[in-house]
Amino acid sequence: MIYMTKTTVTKAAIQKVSMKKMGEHCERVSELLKSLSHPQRLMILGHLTQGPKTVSELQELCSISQSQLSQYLNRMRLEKLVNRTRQGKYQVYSIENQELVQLIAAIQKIFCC
Amino acid sequence: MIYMTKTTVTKAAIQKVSMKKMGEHCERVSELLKSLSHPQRLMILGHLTQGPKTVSELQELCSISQSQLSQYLNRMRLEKLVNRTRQGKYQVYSIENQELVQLIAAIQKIFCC
DNA sequence: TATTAATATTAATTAATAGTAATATGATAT
DNA sequence: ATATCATATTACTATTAATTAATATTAATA
Repeated sequence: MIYMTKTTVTKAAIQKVSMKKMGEHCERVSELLKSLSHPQRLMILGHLTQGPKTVSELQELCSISQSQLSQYLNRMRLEKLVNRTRQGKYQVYSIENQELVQLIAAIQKIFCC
Repeated sequence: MIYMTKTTVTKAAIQKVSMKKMGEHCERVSELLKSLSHPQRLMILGHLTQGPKTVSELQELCSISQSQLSQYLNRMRLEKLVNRTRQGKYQVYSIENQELVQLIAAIQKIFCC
């Protein structure tokens, strides 16, 4: 803002530090957020924070078409948001990324109360 | 997952509740996240959490073209993420939405340490 | 080994977003 | 009243994302 008092100067100093870090990270973070910025992908990840799920379990939970689900999962796998292991004829997806788990927990806390 | 033990059954019950709420909100939340899923918009909002800013201040802080900045701000204003008040020849933008402030704080905490 | 269930891939269409440049508006100062 | 600064709007192009349908793959089973 335009008018600066002593307190805002102090605040500005604090802010500068945290926003510098923000600047460093916002490319990567915004990339990650892009994956969460879709209702069904957010839903998928939400369910995965509760534990590993097979594709067909997710399909039931999220009521989403097989093709789309597979495409979303593949996308998020390439982005390292989820990982996949085969278990017989099932593919089991889970969340590996701890930051992501924290983020989704924070989102639930803020928006789902 | 496929194999259910007593503990996972209990977990599933807990999870069902929070995921139900997630389901209710994920449309709205993902919509909001869409605005954050862009490096410069994230940056803009980050700066605005530190206090109100004029357009030209944001322009300096985010090194972004006037036109694009104005377009982003307008978009986020329509989405009620920021609000605008005129102060003489300046337009001052700020964050009204408390959820958004919390979310950005959480993001900083998780990703910018 | 042929069939089926589970999942992945491809292709094609449509919709949304990003980015840029040019022009317009609105307030202030001359 | 006009020139200038701050901001907004419009129009356009390029890029990316979402959606759907059809087909392919892989593992299990009859």
